[in-house]
Amino acid sequence: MTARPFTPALDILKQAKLRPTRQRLALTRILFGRGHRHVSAEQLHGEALAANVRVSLATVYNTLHQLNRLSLLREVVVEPGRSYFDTNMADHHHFYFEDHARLEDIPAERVILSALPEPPAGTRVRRVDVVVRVGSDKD
Amino acid sequence: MTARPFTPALDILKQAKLRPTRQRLALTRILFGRGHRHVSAEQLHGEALAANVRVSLATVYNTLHQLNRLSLLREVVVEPGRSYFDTNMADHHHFYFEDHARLEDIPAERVILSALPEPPAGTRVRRVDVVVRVGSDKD
DNA sequence: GTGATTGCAAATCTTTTGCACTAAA
DNA sequence: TTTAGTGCAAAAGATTTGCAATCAC
Repeated sequence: MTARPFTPALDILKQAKLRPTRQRLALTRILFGRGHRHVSAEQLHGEALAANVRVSLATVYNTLHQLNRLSLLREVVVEPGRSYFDTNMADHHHFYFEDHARLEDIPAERVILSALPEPPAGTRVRRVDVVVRVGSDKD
Repeated sequence: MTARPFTPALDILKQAKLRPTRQRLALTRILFGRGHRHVSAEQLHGEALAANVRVSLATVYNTLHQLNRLSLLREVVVEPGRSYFDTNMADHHHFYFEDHARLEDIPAERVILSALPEPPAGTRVRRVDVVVRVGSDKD
């Protein structure tokens, strides 16, 4: 039993055809090593440094954008001036805690969109984002 | 007939208890004078200057945030690094044209959310945003 | 008058870029 | 080797801030 629950970072990068450099390996491990995450670039950079991995912020951005482009990650925009990157690529939505600037997944099946408009002529739907913005009870 | 279709800027500001300064009057007129708008701060500033209204960008931001706080406006975040302000406060949603960085309203009745999760304990739902991201057909 | 509002310029914050250096294949 | 990847520091954008000057009441 006890099969390895996550794809090793090396395999992820190989499949993505990205060179498994020391930095990318470390970042990939942090991102995909332990369940799903919502991180900002700054956060990820901080975690890497905390784990004694020397990486520049520029490389963190490069890596995040590469993973995003390859659909291993998705960028979630809920706040002006800061992006979050979500490692959960399954169809799902988000709670956004405005008071704490924190995201939390809502499984796809808990949101039922029983009607959506046709996309305007010449366009197709790339994604439908549902963000449930929540805040403290008392105000 | 031909009743005035929009609330005059002066009345809007009075109701909001904001001093009707020259700048605020002009911005309010641009924002609410002719149907609903989706504008960035930079855009609004440009339109004001084009209309020969001397306003600083700082004042544009001040005013937008004041109107947002007073619920005369709502900030829509769909893209990292730029905010849009939507003068339509009716319940509705948005198309976002990724290729043109443009927003378009979707009337509330065209999106049916027939299931939504309970907000986590201690929180209440402030808003539910649905963004349908569309792009060109051909790619 | 006097307190709110404004403008300006500087500061801040996130993200991007240019380019010389380093490392994977 | 050869070319992708990295780090650094500078640049770019959007937004915010501090404070003296100005305006509405």
